[in-house]
Amino acid sequence: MNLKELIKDIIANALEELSIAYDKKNIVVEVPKDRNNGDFSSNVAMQLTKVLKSNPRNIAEEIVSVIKNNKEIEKADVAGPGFINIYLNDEYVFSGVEKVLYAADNYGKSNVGERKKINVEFVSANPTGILHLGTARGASYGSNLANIMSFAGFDVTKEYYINDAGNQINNLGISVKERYKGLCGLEENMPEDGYYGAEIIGIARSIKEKYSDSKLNEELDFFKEFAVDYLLNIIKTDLSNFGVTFDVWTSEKAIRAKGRIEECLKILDEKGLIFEKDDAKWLKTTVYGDDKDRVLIKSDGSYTYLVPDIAYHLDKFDRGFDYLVDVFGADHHSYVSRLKASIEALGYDKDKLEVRLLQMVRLLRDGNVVKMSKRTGGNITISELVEEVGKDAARYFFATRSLDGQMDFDINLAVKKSNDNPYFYVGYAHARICSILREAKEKNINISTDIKHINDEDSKALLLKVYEFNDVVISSALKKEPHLITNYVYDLASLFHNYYGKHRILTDDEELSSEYLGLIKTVQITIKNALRLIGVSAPDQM
RNA sequence: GCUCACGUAGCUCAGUUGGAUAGAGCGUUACCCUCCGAAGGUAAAGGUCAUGAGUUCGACUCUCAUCGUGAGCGCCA
Repeated sequence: MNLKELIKDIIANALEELSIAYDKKNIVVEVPKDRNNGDFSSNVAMQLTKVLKSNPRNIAEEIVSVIKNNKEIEKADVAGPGFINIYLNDEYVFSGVEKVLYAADNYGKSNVGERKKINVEFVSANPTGILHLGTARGASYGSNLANIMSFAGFDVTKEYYINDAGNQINNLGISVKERYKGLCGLEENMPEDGYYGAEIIGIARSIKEKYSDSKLNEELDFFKEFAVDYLLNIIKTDLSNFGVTFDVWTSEKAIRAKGRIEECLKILDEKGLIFEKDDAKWLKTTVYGDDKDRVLIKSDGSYTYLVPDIAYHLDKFDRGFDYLVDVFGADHHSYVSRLKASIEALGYDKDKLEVRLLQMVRLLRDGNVVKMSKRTGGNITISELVEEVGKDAARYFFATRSLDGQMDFDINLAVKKSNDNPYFYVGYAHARICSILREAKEKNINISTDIKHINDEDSKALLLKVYEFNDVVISSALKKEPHLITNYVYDLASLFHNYYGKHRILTDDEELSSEYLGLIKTVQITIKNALRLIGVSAPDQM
């Protein structure tokens, strides 16, 4: 039931019949804000004025005279400067109820993705601490995007890149070791650039509990591995409680062990893109559009962060993905140009990598910005957030906003149970429908799939909104903007609350009641499916 | 100074690849339960879409400049 596509097809066929050459992709069909302007409208006639050098209204008239012949179309007319307003046949609109009910959990699915292989890499926080609020936004976005793209027919792999090698892990190991020494009664020598979070002491304590003081002479590697395992466990648990899971966890250590780094450096060197300066080795990323060249190998002989990361992206490309998506925090934006330049330098297509940047999140409590977590002394953690506002409300809130604006997370609002909390507003619509369905079951009224008696404008408008879901999923997937789903489901809930206030579902007329039940069941299915895509469960009762 | 993002109602935000009279919620005001869940609905008020130019049949949307906010500008990651 993708009506927008149907209308596009009808118009495209009409243009063909009129011998007007125009690519179907360029035909724009929209749902007018004002329903007096039709169920759908198109501006093709205005677009065609330049090509045909004719008055838009005349072109529109011609198109209208042809599309009127379609059985799905009740009426079509020309309005304003040359809009074509299209009204669908009632019978056709109501016949869709059966299809929605039949599709149920699969309603909204499509195959526009053509099973293309997509890799979405997100979160990828270093295992040097606990996940905080900013990563929650990225986790929500990546997970929603993967859900939506899968639903739209892409073959999506969700991936987490673990930076478990390199400098910061050394510091982590040293920090843990020093804390452990402290716990064993020795003198602590915490490094200046060490990790001072409360969880580091927790790790040291855990080692002490398990091994007493027998590990005091262990190599640093022991502490590194223990700490990374320990923190990754917490990270996985926190993400899982937030409703986020991954298909693949790739370790930087493994990438290094595979020899991929040497492979990359060799290719770049052979291309003459590496040069030496100040005892360091540099990559000429400026050749590929970066604003300055970047160091690959530091004067102490170790790699910069960029090197394993290039190797990692090369590895992803070699695994056969058609398209890579990286989700980064806005504080990494300058990193994008050097990453893309490096990929191009290696001879890969940089346009197959899309980096989505998410702007910063602030937490508001009682109208004030909360900077510190009371528990850890650091940033607010994802688990504290889930504990306080619940997984569903938290996920809903992150999914409301588009990625490219800074965001304030209002904790008072998220826990509020009234209609200024959009999560409860939408959930309430779903619970209300479930309640009516329960009531109907008690009264032994069936759900009808065959609508014969309902033909009022409100019901038609509600149903058209339900059908819009198909198109929203597709555009949300293609634009990679999950918040379109959230906006849509809110609108749908609003339309339903309005409908509920005006129309009684269960009446003495059993036949009519069961048809109304069929109608609102489509709304329930749609709300549930939409919420599932953004990681939120739909409550049967509240 | 340079790079990127953002600036829409008192507040928080939408705005469908440039379209018809710029939309919601909160807050304010006035209404609606004998009745399927009032955690809801109806209505009113609220706007120089930051500012100024440009592109065209048409700009909140595209381009440029200016102002403002945030992030970044490392041989950190």
